[in-house]
Amino acid sequence: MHLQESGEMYLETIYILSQTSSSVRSIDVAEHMGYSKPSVSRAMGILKQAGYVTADKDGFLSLTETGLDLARKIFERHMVLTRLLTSMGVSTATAAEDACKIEHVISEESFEALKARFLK
Amino acid sequence: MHLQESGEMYLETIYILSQTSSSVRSIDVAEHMGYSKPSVSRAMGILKQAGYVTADKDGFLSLTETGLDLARKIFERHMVLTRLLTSMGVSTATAAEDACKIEHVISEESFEALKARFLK
DNA sequence: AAAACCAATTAGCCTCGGCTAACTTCCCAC
DNA sequence: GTGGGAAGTTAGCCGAGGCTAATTGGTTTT
Repeated sequence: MHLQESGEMYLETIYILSQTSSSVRSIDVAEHMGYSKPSVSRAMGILKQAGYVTADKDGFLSLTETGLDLARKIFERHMVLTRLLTSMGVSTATAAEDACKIEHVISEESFEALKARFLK
Repeated sequence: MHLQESGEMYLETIYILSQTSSSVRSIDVAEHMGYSKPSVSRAMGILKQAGYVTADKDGFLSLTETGLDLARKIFERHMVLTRLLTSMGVSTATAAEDACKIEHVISEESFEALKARFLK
């Protein structure tokens, strides 16, 4: 099953939140992304069914193996693209915004080429 | 009125087709993009109403001043991004594909920074 | 003139991914 | 044990942007 851009954003958000917090709930994801609770609830349902996320009885979210792989991949793209753009003089805010869009649409091949070129 | 990614693609397609053909109809756009006639018909309606496109009595499409400006802007991004990626070793097909996605989401600021850095 | 064809449009369906309203749980405080 | 708040879910709306089927309208062909 292939994940849409929105699904990738949810995984990335869970990953980021889990870096600084021991437990991540749907509500934390909603607040971080600025989305409503039902939007996150439905998205989590889809991600669980697709095998990217699990939730324990208290609603604490975890990424599965594949979910974590994907989240890390997207997050790495985010960091690399942001650094690449800021290193070229783009403002921090714009670089982060653009990285967030590009990270979901760029191919593996192009990303690796950019990364190799700029960040050795 | 702000245009979505899909609207930008339609304008770019009309622009590209008009470079090699004296007249561009909806059906030409549909064939070039691989979309159905009704999809293009509706999109043209939106673009006309938004003031980006006009059609004469025979259905031949033209870009307005603002439509042309936007189409040229997107097309330039397409070319620059494609060249940038291919110059880094990315295959032609992948470079074109990725350029086509990135061209719609990248900010002016980031694009100009990339362009200045790579293509002097 | 009738038939065939082609371009365009209309009507209406579908998915994605937001939203609000309203309900359920559960837990905690009084 | 009753009231209130917090989290999650259910139901259903909406816009964007694809689609097919069917209609219209103008040409062209026979």
